[in-house]
Amino acid sequence: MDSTSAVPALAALAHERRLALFRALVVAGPDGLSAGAIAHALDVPPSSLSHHLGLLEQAGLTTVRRAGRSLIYAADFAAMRALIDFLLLDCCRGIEPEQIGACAKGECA
Amino acid sequence: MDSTSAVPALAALAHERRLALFRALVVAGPDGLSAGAIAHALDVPPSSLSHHLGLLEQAGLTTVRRAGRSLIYAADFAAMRALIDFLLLDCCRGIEPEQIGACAKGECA
DNA sequence: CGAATATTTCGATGAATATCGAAAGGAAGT
DNA sequence: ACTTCCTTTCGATATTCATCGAAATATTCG
Repeated sequence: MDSTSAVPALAALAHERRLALFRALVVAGPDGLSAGAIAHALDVPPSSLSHHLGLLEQAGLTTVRRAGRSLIYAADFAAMRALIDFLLLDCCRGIEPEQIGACAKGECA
Repeated sequence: MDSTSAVPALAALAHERRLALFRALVVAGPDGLSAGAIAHALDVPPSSLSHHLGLLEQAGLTTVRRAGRSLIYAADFAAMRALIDFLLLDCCRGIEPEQIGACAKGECA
């Protein structure tokens, strides 16, 4: 993952409602939840919810599949992991502050 | 960290310029960089830069200290780690998709 | 096909954010 | 005190985002 794809993903999560929404999908697991179930659980108007789900999907954090008349949204765990890895490796190097100082001086990888 | 503090932090990073800015601070390490140095390095107008630095600081991702007439900004590594931990523990549980499904069914912690 | 259900798209409005020049606020040096 | 330097705050504009009702689309069932 690079910053071009990390920025939309971060933006998608940088919203109270969407973060709650994504958490609900994580809790639901790979089976996911229908849009209606989410709307009911979080008490969000359908059109608003659709907007948020669209953003999450566009950010690559969720997948959608159709089941009958329902659309099932599920968290994309690999994508989430990739985002976290990006933050760890590209932003914080997965190391402690002291070591980062050393890296900045070219004393480590 | 809870969602109340995670959202502003995510929002602060969810911007191409600010992400680059934060990365520069990470590379610089605990010593940080002066606002002027950053403005020069990233070629951002002072007033714009100040705006972005303010957001990062308000999100708790950076610290500021004064050194002479310069203001030195530094990445707050503990805060960044807290954010990543929040994403891991509160969003993805630090586990794999299959296990998350089990958690959703109450079969794990 | 027609009715019912589930969700999205459209459209309009208000709020928040990004941008950056110009002016103002502090700190250091003379 | 005056000037210089560094940075922020102000102010104005343009863009993007959030919200949600109403209408449109897709699917199933009778």
